[in-house]
Amino acid sequence: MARRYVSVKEIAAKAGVSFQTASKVLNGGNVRVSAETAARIMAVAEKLGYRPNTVARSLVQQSTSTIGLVTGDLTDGALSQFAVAAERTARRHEHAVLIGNMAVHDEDGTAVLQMLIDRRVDGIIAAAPQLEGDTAVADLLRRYVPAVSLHHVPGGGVPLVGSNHRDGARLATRHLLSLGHTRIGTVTGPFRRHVVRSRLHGYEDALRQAGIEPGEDLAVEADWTPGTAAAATRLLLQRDPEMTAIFVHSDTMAIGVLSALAAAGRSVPGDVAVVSCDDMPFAEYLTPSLSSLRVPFAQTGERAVELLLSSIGGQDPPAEPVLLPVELIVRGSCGSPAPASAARPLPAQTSAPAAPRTEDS
Amino acid sequence: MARRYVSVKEIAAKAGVSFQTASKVLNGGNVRVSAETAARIMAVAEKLGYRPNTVARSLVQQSTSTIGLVTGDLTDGALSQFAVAAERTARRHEHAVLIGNMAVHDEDGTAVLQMLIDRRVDGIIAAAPQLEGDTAVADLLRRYVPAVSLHHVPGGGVPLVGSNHRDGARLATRHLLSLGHTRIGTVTGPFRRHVVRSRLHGYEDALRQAGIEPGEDLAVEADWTPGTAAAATRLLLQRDPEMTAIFVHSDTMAIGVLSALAAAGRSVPGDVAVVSCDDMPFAEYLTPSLSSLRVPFAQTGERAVELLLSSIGGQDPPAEPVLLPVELIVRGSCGSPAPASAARPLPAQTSAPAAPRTEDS
DNA sequence: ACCTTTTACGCGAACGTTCGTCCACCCCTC
DNA sequence: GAGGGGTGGACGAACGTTCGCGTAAAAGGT
Repeated sequence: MARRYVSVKEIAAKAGVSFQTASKVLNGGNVRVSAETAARIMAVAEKLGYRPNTVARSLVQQSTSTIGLVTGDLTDGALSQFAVAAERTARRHEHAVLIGNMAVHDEDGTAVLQMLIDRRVDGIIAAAPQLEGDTAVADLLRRYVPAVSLHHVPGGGVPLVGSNHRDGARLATRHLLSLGHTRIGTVTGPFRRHVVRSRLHGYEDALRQAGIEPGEDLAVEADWTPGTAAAATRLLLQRDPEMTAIFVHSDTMAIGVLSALAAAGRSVPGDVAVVSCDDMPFAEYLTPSLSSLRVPFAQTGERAVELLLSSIGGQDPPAEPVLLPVELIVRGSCGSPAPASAARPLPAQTSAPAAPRTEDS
Repeated sequence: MARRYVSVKEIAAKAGVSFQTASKVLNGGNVRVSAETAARIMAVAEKLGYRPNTVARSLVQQSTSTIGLVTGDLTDGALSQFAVAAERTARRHEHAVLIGNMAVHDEDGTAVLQMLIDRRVDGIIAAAPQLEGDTAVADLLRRYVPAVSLHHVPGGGVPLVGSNHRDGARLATRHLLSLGHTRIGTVTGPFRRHVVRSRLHGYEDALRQAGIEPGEDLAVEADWTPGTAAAATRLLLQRDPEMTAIFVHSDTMAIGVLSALAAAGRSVPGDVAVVSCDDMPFAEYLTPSLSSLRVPFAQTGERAVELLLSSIGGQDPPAEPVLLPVELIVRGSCGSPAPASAARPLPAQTSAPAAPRTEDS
């Protein structure tokens, strides 16, 4: 191992030309060289296994062909789907991805971001919801290179990509209402998150449209883990023993919800119907199979990278957030009369007006 | 945005010194400068927000302080735990992580690896089990920079870090045997994977030690997804309706196993006991809560990076694979008489001799 | 007052590229 | 046989650093 890298100078020497000429031949630009010299250079390069040094290239071209990806906990299925798609898309466009993961909550967002900037990434994708309130991070995001964010950035100025969570929640809640439920609880993520508030609004929208005033005690906060979701469920059952449906904000939490319901002796969907969010791959195989809002994480990753790259290329990013539609996947857990895997796309024209931007992403 | 980066030359000019002097002051090396000039330079740098250009630095120092991480599908909870810990550890040691994810199976491993090498990473961590048979990848892994692998590398020469899966499987199977089960099926990952074969060997070890000849038809292959695991479970039930226990190779697959058992009207653990592998965070919250072998993914990531960094630093990597111990977490799904969360560490002295290296990792 | 040592910097070179300009030919052409 | 227009390739410069050595001026010694 540790064999020395071969530089263009070496191959130039062996081919008997100046290194600049070799460089021109090798990067395939418009060269003014005879076919034979070119062939000779190529042959030597081939034989020696020449690979251009991208760091030198980056230095002169003032571009690293690398994007930085700062994420929240990648252990989360949703974020990892996003990251995988983003990396894939970047690579398809000849860009590498430098990753900055913020696993723990007390980690310093600016430090992670600064590390990426110090490495002169061409652009940054922010996918760390925990940073959505951080103004120092927001400043960095605006200051150096083009950026795209998945979450709200205080002060704006950074293009957003996300899903229409308000519409999604409205859709899910409306589905439960259409099944005859009127006492619908919800187990949510942390209230301080935009996505959670968007979903709460959608949930309330649907209830009000059905003439039901949403009770504040029927929305209980959890922290995305099954454990807290189970606790939240117990609290809901205690507050309203007549509750017959739960809208939960993630499939992982739904595992906790199902577990708590089972422990309380409530059958699903017989006693309590459950609809969740995310539609992780395992949702279909839970017992009972879980109805869930499919959030297009992979598409979001793809779009985010494409947006970023075009922004790096000098194009103006969209001023409005790009919101991808979510889709309700109906399965066993909500006890729908149509228990088939009927996917119902969101109707384009919703009666409620489009929600303001800060509420949706 | 897109504010120009400030270089050391600019700050030198403003401070009235040569840029080399400024450089010496700023990188804190042993400088021979007066305290006042140093202070002046620092002040200017501070004011202008100077950040050294790491790509230029990399060029002269022949080191990027970056490691490459090539992974299999990061969407998998196990791999993402590993990756998160690896990135964290790398960052703690002032190294960035360039990621190459191989989401889809037909992706070209050498291309991903070559991309990292072209970017002159200082070392590479391979965590893509799907590449374990790829000799071209193995050659790349050996050739340029230090590497550490999670999976077996054909031809050797790359230090390995992993878990003792054979011991783990033996432990799990033995636990089921101790509960009185004699007809124990297993739902495995793809047979071609080393980890799967190691676990099969451990499973067979335990059965033979108990005087039971493992029946070939009681080991059914799946592909890590709940769907195929459910199918495998149905096949097991059909082959041996008297089967009373299942050892399944991942928690995600266990979801499918539980689902298939429920659909077949078998209660868990009443009719069929289930022990799984991985101990993902959700395992505890499945219904029933899942007994599982805890695999130390995070520790593995940490160790892998530490090993790689010391290897980059010039130290000889260990010739023998580093195998971390697994631990059986007993919960409800195996119907253990001690349903408490009693964790039983693997006894140090196993009657069977240490398994050969290629079987364990 | 001269030589030596120290202090405080400057300076050239190198890392491996890309890019634009410059120049030495060779082949025509009138 | 001098001017003209390609061809084919050399060459200098730049990107932003780090590193080692060179060297003025100031300080110290006899």
